[in-house]
Amino acid sequence: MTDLPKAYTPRDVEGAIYERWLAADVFAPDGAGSTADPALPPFTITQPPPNVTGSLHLGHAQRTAVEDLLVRHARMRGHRTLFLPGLDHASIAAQFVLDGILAKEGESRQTLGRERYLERMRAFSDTTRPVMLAQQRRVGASADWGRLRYTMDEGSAKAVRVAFDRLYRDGLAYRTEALVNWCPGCRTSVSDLEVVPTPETGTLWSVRYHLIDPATGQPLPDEGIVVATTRPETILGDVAVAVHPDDDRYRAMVGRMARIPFVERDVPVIADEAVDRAFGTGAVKITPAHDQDDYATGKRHGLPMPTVLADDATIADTGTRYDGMDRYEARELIVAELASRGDLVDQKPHEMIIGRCQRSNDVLEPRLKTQWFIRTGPLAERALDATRSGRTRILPERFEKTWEHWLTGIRDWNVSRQLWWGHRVPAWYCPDGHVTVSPEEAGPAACEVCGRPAAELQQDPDIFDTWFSSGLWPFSTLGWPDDTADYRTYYPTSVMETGYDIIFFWVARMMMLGLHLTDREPFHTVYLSGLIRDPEGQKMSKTKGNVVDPLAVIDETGADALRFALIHGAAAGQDQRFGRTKLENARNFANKLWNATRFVVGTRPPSVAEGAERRLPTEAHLGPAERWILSRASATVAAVDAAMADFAFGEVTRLLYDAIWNEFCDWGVELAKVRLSDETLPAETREATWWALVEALDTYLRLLHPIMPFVTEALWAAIPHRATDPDLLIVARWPAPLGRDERVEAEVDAILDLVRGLRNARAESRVAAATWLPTEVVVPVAMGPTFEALRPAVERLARARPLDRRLSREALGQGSGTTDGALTVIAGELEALAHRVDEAADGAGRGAERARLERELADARGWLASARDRLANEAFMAKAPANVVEGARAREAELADQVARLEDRLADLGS
RNA sequence: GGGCGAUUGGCUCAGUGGUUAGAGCACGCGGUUCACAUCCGCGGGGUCACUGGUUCGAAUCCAGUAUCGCCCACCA
Repeated sequence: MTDLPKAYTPRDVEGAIYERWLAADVFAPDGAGSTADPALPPFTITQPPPNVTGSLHLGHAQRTAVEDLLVRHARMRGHRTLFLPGLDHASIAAQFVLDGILAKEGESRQTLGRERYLERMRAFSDTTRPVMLAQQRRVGASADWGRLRYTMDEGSAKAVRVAFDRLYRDGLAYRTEALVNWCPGCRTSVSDLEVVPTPETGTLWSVRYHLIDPATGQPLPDEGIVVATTRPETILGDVAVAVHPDDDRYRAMVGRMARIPFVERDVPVIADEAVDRAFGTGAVKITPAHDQDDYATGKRHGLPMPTVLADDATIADTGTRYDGMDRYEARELIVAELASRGDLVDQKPHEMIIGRCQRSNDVLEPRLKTQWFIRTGPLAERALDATRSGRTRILPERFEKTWEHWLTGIRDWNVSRQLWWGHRVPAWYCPDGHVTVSPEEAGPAACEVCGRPAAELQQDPDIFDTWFSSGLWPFSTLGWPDDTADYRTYYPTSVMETGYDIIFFWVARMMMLGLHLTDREPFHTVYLSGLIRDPEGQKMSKTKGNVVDPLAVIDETGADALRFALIHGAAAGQDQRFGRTKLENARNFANKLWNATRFVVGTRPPSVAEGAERRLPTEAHLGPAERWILSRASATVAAVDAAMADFAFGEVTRLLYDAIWNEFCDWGVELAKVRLSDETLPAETREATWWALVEALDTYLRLLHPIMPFVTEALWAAIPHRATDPDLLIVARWPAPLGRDERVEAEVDAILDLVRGLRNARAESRVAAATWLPTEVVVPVAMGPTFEALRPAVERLARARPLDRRLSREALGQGSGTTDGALTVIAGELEALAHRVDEAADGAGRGAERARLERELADARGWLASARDRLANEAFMAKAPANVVEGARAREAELADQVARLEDRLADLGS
């Protein structure tokens, strides 16, 4: 036992506790301080490694809080638990951040060059890494820091090479020229998931292409075909005009040639079913290298595919004066030129969806590029099978629909990026264009097609999409591809926790890659958290300026309060608004727990030695209050277990908040005070009361530990332990229910209801808080012993003294000679009469009491009427289950009794 | 265009068929009782978005409507 300071100051508590955990080596599943039962299966969590470059925000804190909650819960249940911490190199996101920093220095990727740029990146991430890890520690992550991994470390690098090699050998990775999403700002291709469809108002221009006179080969001034386009600059890449084969307007033109302006190219008018006759003019210009639909059309018709945009989205290789111009500048000039030629037939505003880059917000251009792709079809099949068969379950379940839909319609994954920060694609090309993929760090010894030596081979300059290495995370971090002890023990992982916003980016990729490469589902349960929003419901973002720094919150209210507040509002897949009132509520709760523990520690009976071993109170010395406290703690254990099994973490916090504050503190401690301070009681009795408090408190601290680890650890150190307990709560055992005592719960609850009723009557009648009212109470014989045991508590809690017990209602009022102005309280089977002594029991007091009782009577009559209606309903009596009918009957009887008693009392009061 | 979610007291949210729908915050009244004013006691406040249906019984199940939000989607 240690002393507790009077005031709860999270800062002092938390730092010291984390150091103790580290020193005791309890985080690692195989650490010296572990108390795990090796016979139980291990528990492994898969957590999303945060991006190295960012600082942590509340979303990360939420991730960590939920993961750590799961881990601590499993650890206390005796499982070896692995919470493997990590960081992600975040390729494109990191480059975006670094480019911003470089720009301020007047530098850029281009001015530095690849090597120096990467050096800068490493130096930069070296500064952010320790900051981010420290942030996770402040939140309280009980992660195994000795197993810290990074997606750019050698283990990850090897996993990436081997994984890609395997996919290539298995025909699931291929290199081809295809239309990709090109970001001119980032100068790289991005995957379909990184395209943000953005509604915008553009312009739909209608442009006339002149048809060619077959006789002369020259364009006809008066004969043309009008096409509609939103991107006139792509005219320079047009290779055909398409119309619907059944479109009578154009039937005659199919097969003729049209002249593309500026490039002065003659292209065919072709017929294709894909054309929508109703849109625009019904004639479509075909630019296969810069449009998805046109690319498909071009393929079908075997058309050439000239590219007209450079990497920076300037016009290139068209042989026109527009070469070198920015795409939008060229657009403007082209429109103007068409207008001056008289070939701009129409222009009107047009609502459309434009693809922008998730990272830089640039308008993306479809471009024909040679890229590496992952063939996702077969991988997706297995991922779908995993969830359909139930081998992996997704929580909340509704996300399985989303999962199904995305994986069913999935397109191949463009995994190569024209960036520098990341894992280099392990493919080498020989001068003849042969491809050799190798899992070896040094690359292949020779071209596997023609045998040219390594010296003549060139490695692909591209790197992988950052999600390719993240997709290997659950197993690459455990040693895969090597058959390590960790991999054998902790893979597949138990629970994968992340925000639902990266279900496709990350979860689906881990599942697809994991199944193919390890032949196992990488996790049994996918728990998708909701997102944290600001108090107005807005998504938190740096540009909106509403980002909350978790460290600032922790400094102010403590990590425990932050964790409790975040978990309090947590339901799978449900976003939550987060603001200071939730934090304050959580901080107050921690403070309440602190003070309740201080009370318990401070009221140790003198007959109990300091440092005595914790023991259950002797049965014979337990009063109803003590039995009630222990029974309620037991009920809470069962309820928390049920909620944990459902992953209903918000429910767990609510259960514990209610149990600790509204039951244990408000009633348990208050009832105990009476016995603890009663010098007339035997020492054994007072000890029993104290031990009951200690036992319940011990249970609550254990139950709350996964949510508020610091304060519970600190408080637990101050209460007595059993000899079998470890030194630290973090490795102590999760509580088992002690057993309920339903009868005691019911009887004590009834007496507490009476206390509430007396308080209520006093408050409504404006009895001064300090006033003691002589009170008579009628208690059924069966409850006699319980009442007698609690009599001193009722006196004190209801300020009812002297408190005289009567055997029947008829006997009420005999002691005082008058019942005028007395307060009547009917609480279930109990009834009390509290005599006003603070004021003259005159007509005014009587009138007020009469009005109060009439209100109660009116309410009771209303409820009685509805209860009787139900019982009079034949259909209800015939069809409702017996227990429900029984309950309704009991209810009716109770209400009828209550009404009768109120009527009697009102009659007594006279008019 | 498809799919999903939300809609419960002033605010933020629990509550998925069974008595009289709960909590925190806010609000009102009263409190220097020796754990806690980051507190204690008491109270006011909701036709559970709307319409219809199923049922003995609906905040809860079904259908539709409305509003807000999210995801997916290659129409120039």
